[in-house]
Amino acid sequence: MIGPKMIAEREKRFADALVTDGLRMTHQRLEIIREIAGAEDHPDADEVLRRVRTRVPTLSQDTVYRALAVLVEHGLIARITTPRATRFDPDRSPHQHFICDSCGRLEDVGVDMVKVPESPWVVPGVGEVRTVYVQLCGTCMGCRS
Amino acid sequence: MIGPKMIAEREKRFADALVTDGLRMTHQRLEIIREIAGAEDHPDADEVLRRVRTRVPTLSQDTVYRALAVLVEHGLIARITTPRATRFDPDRSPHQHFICDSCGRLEDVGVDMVKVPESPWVVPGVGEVRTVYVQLCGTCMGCRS
DNA sequence: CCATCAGTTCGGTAAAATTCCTAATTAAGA
DNA sequence: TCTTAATTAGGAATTTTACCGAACTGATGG
Repeated sequence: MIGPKMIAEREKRFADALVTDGLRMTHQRLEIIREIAGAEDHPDADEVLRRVRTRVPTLSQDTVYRALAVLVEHGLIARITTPRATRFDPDRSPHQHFICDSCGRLEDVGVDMVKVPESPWVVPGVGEVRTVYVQLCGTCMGCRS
Repeated sequence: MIGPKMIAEREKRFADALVTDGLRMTHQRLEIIREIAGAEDHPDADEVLRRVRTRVPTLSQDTVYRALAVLVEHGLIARITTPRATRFDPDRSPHQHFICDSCGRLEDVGVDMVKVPESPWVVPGVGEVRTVYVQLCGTCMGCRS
């Protein structure tokens, strides 16, 4: 759960970061930012499109895909690639995801389960790790019964 | 690095598991199993198709997709969903993946980096975790220079 | 060893997800 | 306000993955 104050702060932070990097803040981008910044359910691109279209009916698919890609490239949101869909997460604080193999349900879990070292660090001979994505896969409560 | 003896053991184990579950061991499936069991580079479905077609020229896309799905469903290989592609890993022993954000390169790393508890375990109110996928994302040595 | 038949394959088609293209529009700086 | 480069809409193309019907085949029982 995240408060409206935090969401507003996020929106501003996302928009500021893009403008600082010389990108234009269009009406469409701002609305997409507002949608993804406040989303608690890790929507996919199509879901973002559907939601923002209620406010911006002419919004095109491509604009949503590009806006989300820009946000990901600037490290403002995370792209979560699951076997079912590619979803987006506005929360970049340390947490992990539980994914149900049978229904695709995705839920946040705390960092208590899997211990991840502080980023960034270097794996000798491989590269520099900036972000660690942990997916806990199994069966959710609903599908168990 | 994995020896030819281990690979042969894997092929047999994969084939036996499917036959035990009542599936038929066709020529096509066996060749796909042989290909993925010995793959050290986490190929995607299309790559598996291309490789097996050198031996089985009439092999269809669909057959490869179905065979890989069957192997995943039986827990014999892992489906790795990355931002660039869906890849497959015949190694189900505890290890993790480094993925380069800039070139897509995927490499195995040991379990030293991120500590994962023994599966399965239950996350209260969420579900039962069977498998943990850890992706270490950053920049590989090649892209750093 | 043969007949049977459910499971499997092929080839084509379809669906879904993502990207590309071009003309028209618009945000931002001068 | 004017200028211009970035951005958008809409359609079309591409890519990945799944579906379908007809033909085929591995395994089982006789």
